[in-house]
This record gives sequence, structure tokens and C-alpha cells, in this order.
Amino acid sequence: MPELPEVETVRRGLAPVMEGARIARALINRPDLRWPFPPDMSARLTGAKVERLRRRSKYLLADLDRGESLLIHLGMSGRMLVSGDPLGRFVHAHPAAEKHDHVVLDMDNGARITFNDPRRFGAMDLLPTTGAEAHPLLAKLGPEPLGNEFSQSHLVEALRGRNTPIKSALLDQRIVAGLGNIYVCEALFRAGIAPTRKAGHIAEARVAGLVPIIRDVLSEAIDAGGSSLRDFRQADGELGYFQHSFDVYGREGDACRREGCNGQIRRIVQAGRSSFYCRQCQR
DNA sequence: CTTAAATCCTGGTGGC
DNA sequence: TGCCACCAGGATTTAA
Repeated sequence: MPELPEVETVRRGLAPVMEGARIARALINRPDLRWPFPPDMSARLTGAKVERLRRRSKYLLADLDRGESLLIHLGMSGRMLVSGDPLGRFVHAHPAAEKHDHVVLDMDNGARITFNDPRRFGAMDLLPTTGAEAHPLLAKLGPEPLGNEFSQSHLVEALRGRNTPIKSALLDQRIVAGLGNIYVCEALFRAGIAPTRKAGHIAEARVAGLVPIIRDVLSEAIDAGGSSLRDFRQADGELGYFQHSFDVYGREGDACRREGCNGQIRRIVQAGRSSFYCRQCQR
């Protein structure tokens, strides 16, 4: 499921074919995803030039030359497929339309971008480019984990006094934006912190240590091209491979990978989500 | 205020 | 072979 690294991978795949190109045709196949599309979305997109494709947390923002930006969220099963790209890097001819192809953007450079999302937890909206950060979906987001605002002091202060498990706190997008279930599990493993530990009861030095670990986990995943668990695919339609290097996620019952540890990975459920961890290594 | 639980959705899986 | 229960989970909404 697309977390920050996967969304960044999609952005990097889409940017070369979208930036500087105009949307020649916008096909909207249904009235909504998770929420209704904005009024006249097709008309507001048609003819617009994409100046820049940005990312904020797990959201993509395509800045148009009309003062509006297209916000895109992949939800948990959303995919962006590119075909017919004039740069010749992606898949060649346009494939036949598939079930759950909800939005199709034909660019004036010949590229076609298809948004496919079986579970429809994704979203699209149009918002003013100026002040985009005030959009309801963006306004309460915490700092970017790979940016300077995500500091050790920020995390320590954000978790102080919190009675919720550290696992849930790191999934809270107001504390840090972009982490999902996979990378929270992986970061806690590397930090040696049990997911059940109350966020406000962890020694400050250990909390501070989470900051560079979170950065490393996300950076490595981006470098690996994002993961491709289940139905997620990279923007170019190829499956990724980062899932092979998870230490704990999805490894219930398997041996802990830490050298010298003979523990096995456990799965517990917190707030309705699976947490994977090693009881020997994480306290 | 904080925290927990319910909600949305479809495809895949396992049990019988 | 089919039917059904269950699970995956990001972000919001509702409840406590």
C-alpha cells in the first residue's frame, strides 16, 4: 500500500511525462472515489498545462497553469499507469481499459496516465495552488519526515505525555506525515522499541534516535523504488522489489534477522492494524 | 482535550 | 464448485 516512499516513486515516474505537458483530454469514468470529484473536473483539467508535480506526505499535487492544483491520493490500492510515453521509457502502446480505471489523462505529448483503484480509498480534488496547504486534507499534517522540520526536538515534544502506543502515535499524520503501517513497523524494529510501548513513556534519547532511523528507512525504500506489496505497482507498470528487504512486516513466525537473535517475528493487532515485531529485540 | 472504535471499498483467501 | 466470513488499511467520523 502506498506510503511515502511509494508515492515519491510514483511522482518520480510521472514527473517526466507530466511536467511541461498539457492535458489534452480528461476522462472521468465515475462521479467519485472516496469523495465526490469537484464540479466540472474534466473541463477544469482539459487544456491545462502541468507546471510541476509535487508530493506532500502521501499526496501528489499537480500544479496547473490556471492557478489550480490537482490533488491525488492513492488510498491503499490506487495505481498510476503510464502508457504511450514519448520518451520511450515506459510501456509503449495504450493497453485496453481495465476494470477500476477511474480517471484517464491523455497528455498532449502522447502519454496516457491511468488512475486505477479497485478499493476506491483514493481521492482527487482541485484546489487553489496558492494556499494549497490549507486544504482540509493537508492542513493538519505534521512535518515531512525527510525535511528539516522533522527534528529530534519536534518528535520528543510531540510524543510527550502521550498515552497511546508508539505504533499508533507514529501512524498519526499530525505528528509526522507519510508513515504507514509498513514503515512504522520497520522503524520500530531498527530502533529496538516495542510497538506497544506508550509514546510518552519512552526515554527521550530513544525517541530522538527514531528520527534518523525513520529517515533511513524511508530513504532506503525510495532508493529501492518503493515497495510493491499486493496490488501496488510503480508508475511505469513494473513491480518493485523493496518488500524483499523488510525485516519484520509480513514476516510473522519467521526468524528475526538481527544477528545473534534467536527470536521469531510476532504479529499483534493494535487499533485494528497488524503490528510485526521481535520481542527479543524490541522493548 | 485524548483515545478508541466504526466506517468506507473490493479482491483474495481459507474453511466447509 | 460455490458460499461465506474474514482480512488488508488511510483517513475521516463518531463515540466514549
